[in-house]
Amino acid sequence: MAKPDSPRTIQAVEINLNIINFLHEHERARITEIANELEWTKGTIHCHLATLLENEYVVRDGEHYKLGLRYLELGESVKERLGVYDVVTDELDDLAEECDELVQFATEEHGRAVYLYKKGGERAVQTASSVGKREYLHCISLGKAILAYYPRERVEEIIDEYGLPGYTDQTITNREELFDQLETIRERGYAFDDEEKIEGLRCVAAPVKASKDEVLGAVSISGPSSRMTGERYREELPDKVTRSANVIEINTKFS
Amino acid sequence: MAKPDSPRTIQAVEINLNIINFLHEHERARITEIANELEWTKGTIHCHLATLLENEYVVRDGEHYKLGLRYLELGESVKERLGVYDVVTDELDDLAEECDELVQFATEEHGRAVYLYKKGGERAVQTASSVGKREYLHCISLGKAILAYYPRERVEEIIDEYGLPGYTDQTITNREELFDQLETIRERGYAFDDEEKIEGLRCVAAPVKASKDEVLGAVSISGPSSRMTGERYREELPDKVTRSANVIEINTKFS
DNA sequence: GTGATTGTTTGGAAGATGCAAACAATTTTG
DNA sequence: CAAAATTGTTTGCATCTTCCAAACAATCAC
Repeated sequence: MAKPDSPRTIQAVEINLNIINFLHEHERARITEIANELEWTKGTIHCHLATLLENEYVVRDGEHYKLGLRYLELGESVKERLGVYDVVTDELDDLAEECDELVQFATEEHGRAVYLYKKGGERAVQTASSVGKREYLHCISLGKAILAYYPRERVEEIIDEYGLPGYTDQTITNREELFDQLETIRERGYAFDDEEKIEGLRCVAAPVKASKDEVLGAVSISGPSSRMTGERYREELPDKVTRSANVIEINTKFS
Repeated sequence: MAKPDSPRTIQAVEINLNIINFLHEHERARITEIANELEWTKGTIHCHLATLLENEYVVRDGEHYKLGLRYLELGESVKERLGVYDVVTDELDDLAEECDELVQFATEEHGRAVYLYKKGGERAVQTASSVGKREYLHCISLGKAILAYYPRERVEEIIDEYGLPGYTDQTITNREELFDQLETIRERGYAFDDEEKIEGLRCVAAPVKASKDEVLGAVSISGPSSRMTGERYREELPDKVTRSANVIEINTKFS
């Protein structure tokens, strides 16, 4: 009757992950608050939190619950596993100072870009994005720089999953147009974002590669369109961002 | 018949947390490996991993599974919630350079010390401890500095839970002796560790307080007993560590 | 090519889990 | 200050999950 839903998914775990996510978004929360929002009974949430407490994944603070330091530990573990984190932060700090614009590093996971680090120069634009923020790949320079080095089938898969939602009238919403541009990016070595996600914001990004066609992530520079013009936008910054990407590549190989 | 185990705990969630913990310890693992180690069937582990994948808490890498970047996001969230992280790292970097010894910051959670940051000077001792590492409170300077400002009942609770395990013949294993020393620490403002956890290692620690009797954590300096002697051990370093703790206190209040 | 691994998918039985309701303990309200 | 409305906690219970065992396809070992 119902579609044979394999892979089967476990309800109790999903409830629990939702609680974790709720605590992530709210910093601290009480039982009824969570129960109301997630639409499970108080008793249920109570048991779930008791389990998390027992295993020390969560902390009580009077009547409130908060995420525990174990997540700090797990985060650190993921950071180490990435193997590029320290190299990236060092290099991006330099790049940010040199350009005096917002510079960022992101990698792909589950078909979207995940920001890992950002650093703003003094007059840099402020964006909401920070560590862990997720974004579609097709509409940002970081994403296009990464996609350019993925096999076509993988890119198709990702488009099939998320589509090509438009944000401004510059966003690429056409499949073939995207593939054309990815080809150009691959030849040229870096990607532009000309107000494709946010009006008035231009970016350049270059991929960080582990080998001929394995991409670790990408570095980008973002700034207001008013400052991102002419030779600076078309040559100077692409050059800088590419060089930074290369520095990261090299330092990653030797560590 | 069985003891009325409330708070009731949810098995499916515990299995899941064990999987997460396994991936934390092993970086990457395949299904059967996890199933054998945790003693559940392949099918069960499969379903659990499918749920984690679906919710993007875990990543597939061919036949292997790894923790996802979401844990980086959660870790960052916990860091921000702490509110002292950046202040601590800045100050400890300075302190490490000034002393040329290992300096650390830890806080208490679930009755144990959790290390949040460490920085080694050039000739500093190398210890296994790093971010997220847990340690009993009674046998390290950081722990005693924290306990000294806890109400007696809370300290009793913690001892009841973990006991006072001995590591060297200097470890405090007697309840009253511990309370005596905590009193001294409270009067003096800092705590020593004279080879109480590790032979040949001496430490000094000072608490970082949020208010009169709320402790945020503690800062410590550790070094080989050969270098930690006389006036340096008894005055110079206690002075430095106390000053650093104060700097953190003040900077925390104004941010 | 055969045997032994994988990971995946089933059906089904047992038992865990989520609900509803009552609990005590606060807090809010009139 | 009492009444009313919250809170978190605990219980018994019905039912729906969940975990197991077994069979499956797909690799891998040799």
